[in-house]
Amino acid sequence: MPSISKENYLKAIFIGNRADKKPLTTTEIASRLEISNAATSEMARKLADSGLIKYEKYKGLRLTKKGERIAVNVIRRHRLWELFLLKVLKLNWAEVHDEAEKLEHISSEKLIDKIDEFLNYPKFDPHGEPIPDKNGELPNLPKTIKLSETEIGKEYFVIKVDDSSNELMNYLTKIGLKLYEKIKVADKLKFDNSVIIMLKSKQINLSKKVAESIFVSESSINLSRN
Amino acid sequence: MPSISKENYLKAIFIGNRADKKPLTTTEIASRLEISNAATSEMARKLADSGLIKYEKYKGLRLTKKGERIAVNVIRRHRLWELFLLKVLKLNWAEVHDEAEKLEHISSEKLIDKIDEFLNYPKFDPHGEPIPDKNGELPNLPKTIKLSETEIGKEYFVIKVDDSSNELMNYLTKIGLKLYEKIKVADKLKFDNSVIIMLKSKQINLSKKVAESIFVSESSINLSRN
DNA sequence: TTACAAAGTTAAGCACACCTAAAATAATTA
DNA sequence: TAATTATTTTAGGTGTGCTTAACTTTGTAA
Ligand SMILES: [Mn+2]
Ligand SMILES: [Mn+2]
Ligand SMILES: [Mn+2]
Ligand SMILES: [Mn+2]
Repeated sequence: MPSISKENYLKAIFIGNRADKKPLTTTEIASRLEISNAATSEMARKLADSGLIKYEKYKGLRLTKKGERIAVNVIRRHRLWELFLLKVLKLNWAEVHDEAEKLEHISSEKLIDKIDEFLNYPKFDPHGEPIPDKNGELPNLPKTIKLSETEIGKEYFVIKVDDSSNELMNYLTKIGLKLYEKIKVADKLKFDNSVIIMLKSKQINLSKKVAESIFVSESSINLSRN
Repeated sequence: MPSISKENYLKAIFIGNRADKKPLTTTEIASRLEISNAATSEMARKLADSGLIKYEKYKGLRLTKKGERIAVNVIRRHRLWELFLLKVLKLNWAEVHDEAEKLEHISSEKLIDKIDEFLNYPKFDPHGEPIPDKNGELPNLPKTIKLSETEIGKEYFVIKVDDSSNELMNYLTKIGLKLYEKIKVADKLKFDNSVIIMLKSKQINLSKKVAESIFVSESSINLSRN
């Protein structure tokens, strides 16, 4: 069992994984974890020694199968906790991430499976991110586009939101925007690239930055595993 | 906020607190936490420096008001988690303690309050130990005696069990003995000091050691706060 | 009351995970 | 290609919490 710190590195590497499949740089990991480059280089060596990543000096790093299994498991624990905290214990949208960030490292497999069962094997976390199942399989991702790239006049379902800012989560909560809600794009302003949506007959103007953090789809999705 | 390690010391000091009110020795703490005497001496100095305990070399230590507040809070978190894991997530009697041992250190006040609310402000944990409320107040303890000290022929309610051994918890689960169950003392053998009880018309022989780990009362108790 | 044993503390050192500053390597620009 | 700049690694160091071994204090028994 890797330490809390090592689990965080593995998770960061998995999530930082790029579309182009190129290895990640130690610098990218360092900035994601908000620690020094030096610490990351050192840890890279250790993780490579224990076979959790492949790492060549100056050439970046990538997860091995073994490292990926652990990373995916940490992510499973994180996302299940997030959903559990929101749905069962009624913490709010902005609070669940930070709490899950700690819980993900200290929950036994058994406890996590119980939570999974309690929630009836959910496919997505409170931000719309996929939850790996017990075998590490991720559900199929719904095809989404950014709210900033939608067409005026059309209706969409909110499928995912960027979870990296508590402030954004609080704002979305305040205006009453939730996952799986239906919205209509009323207008888009060329002036500042903001998007005006209709949410339950309320009209809301969302800035470019906010609109780029909300992912929508024209069709709704199936939430539970078959 | 003290570190996980410091929280464990404070909790151990609180729980180890003796009836005679004499200060605890560093050796007692060390053995309870299964670490060396040396580590405990060193930590005693640090805890004293931050005003969490009073400590005089060679004279033992005791909690200050400030240290006690933290200790009681850790215990609150531990016991609420234990009950939550058992009642809501259906972990079993023998599993909850070890899991709570980790969760107690990383849960926010808010999360713990939500759990407290979810459980409807319970007074006792799954082993019959009192749960401190948000203000650190402990509920009144029911008066109990050891099962080994009961009278033959009388009926009792199981009020508390010693939670220090997973094996014992598993054994009690297997024979179907639960908290708040009514039992009748059928016989006590002088030969080995074992106690024979009737539990739901089943007759069970409990060794001296087991009988000394079970605490009973002649009257049942009120479980929820007022 | 002294000698010895037991209990408790200090000393020295280790693993972990981080830091800053210096050095090495790679990438870019002239 | 050489010089310059940017990226990445190594060197040296820190704080926490632990260890074993040596030493000090306290309690007990001769
Ligand atoms: Mn999250
Ligand atoms: Mn999430
Ligand atoms: Mn316990
Ligand atoms: Mn308990």
